[in-house]
Amino acid sequence: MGRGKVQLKRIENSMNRQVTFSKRRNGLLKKAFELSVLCDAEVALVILSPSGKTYQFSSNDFDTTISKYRSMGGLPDLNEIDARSVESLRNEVENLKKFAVSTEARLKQMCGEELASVGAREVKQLERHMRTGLQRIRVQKRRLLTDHIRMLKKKHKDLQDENAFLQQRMKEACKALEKRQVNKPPGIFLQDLNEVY
Amino acid sequence: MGRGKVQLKRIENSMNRQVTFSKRRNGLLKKAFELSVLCDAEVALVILSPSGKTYQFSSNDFDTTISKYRSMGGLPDLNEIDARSVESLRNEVENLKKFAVSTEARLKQMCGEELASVGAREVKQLERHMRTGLQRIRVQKRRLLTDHIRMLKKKHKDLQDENAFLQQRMKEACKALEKRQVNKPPGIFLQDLNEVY
DNA sequence: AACTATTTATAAGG
DNA sequence: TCCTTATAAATAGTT
Repeated sequence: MGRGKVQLKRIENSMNRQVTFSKRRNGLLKKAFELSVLCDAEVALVILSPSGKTYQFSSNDFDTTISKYRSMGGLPDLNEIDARSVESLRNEVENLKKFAVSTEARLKQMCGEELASVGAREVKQLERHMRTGLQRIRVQKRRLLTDHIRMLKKKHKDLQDENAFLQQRMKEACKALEKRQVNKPPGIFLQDLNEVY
Repeated sequence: MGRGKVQLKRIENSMNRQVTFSKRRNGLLKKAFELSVLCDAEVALVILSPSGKTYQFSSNDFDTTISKYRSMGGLPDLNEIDARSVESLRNEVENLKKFAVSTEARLKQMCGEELASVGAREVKQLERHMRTGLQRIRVQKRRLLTDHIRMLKKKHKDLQDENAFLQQRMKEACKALEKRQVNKPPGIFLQDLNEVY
């Protein structure tokens, strides 16, 4: 439809290609629109120019049409999958929040805060919980303390042993030194000590 | 382009509409194809017939083209939005879980459970927290108790007052009755009482 | 961008 | 759905 027939292949002349793109793009958009109006059809059309511009027509909401197309074509609808996972995440967040709120409230109660709204029965129960908790904590504290003490005692004993050992060695060293000092001139004290060990 | 000009509005005759749809749909698909070839453009086209059939053309991978369109068009990319919201939701879930874990651990510690891994310093601190918590809880308990007692005392006093009042009235009633019983025959006791009140 | 010769699409009818 | 044909519409090449 023009002064000459065109081959169905890429137009090499870039100027021509650009012009033809402009004309045919408008034609295509117009025809898409006409089809949707005349025949009551749903049409979604996207055109991307090689230079990076985008053109679009959709008779109805674009995404809706695409979704419909996907689901009708039996393809897995990406949007729906996303929507579902978003939904489940929201639920999870909801539940976690509830949990966090109740745990935090409990924690605060145990710290003795925000007790105004707590009734007599709950306070009693709470006190009991706290007492048992405190008892157990004290047991653990005692255990840690005794462990620590035992450890210190052991260290103490080890040090005493080492001390005794060292004193013994020291005695021996002094004896050895005394013997030699009789036969040798003085001034080699350190060397003699080194020989002993 | 045909034997008559057509109005740009829905073709009412359903037979005609069907035929026109078939023709124009093919024309549109053909032109979309031609545009993509001649001008090296990326084209994605979806047509949904009112009767539920789907027709599609895309010069390249359909989803790729749609994604490109979304990102290039600067339009809100639904997929990206979804991805972002999914990402942030995941983060939120992550944080909430961490929070829940730490709060729960704290709570268990305060109940005296799972103390094995807790060090001496922490146990000491924990005990202190528990003591202050317990103290406050006991304060609250005492307050509730005194409130309760005060309330009971007030009720008691109210009852005493009412009682006194009733006794007074009773006395008066009896006196009134005695006076009348001198002048009247017996047997109308209840009626007399009613008269008094 | 406007023009126009020509091709192409398609409405109407079978 | 396809064929035919008259005609409307689109557009290639030109200005």
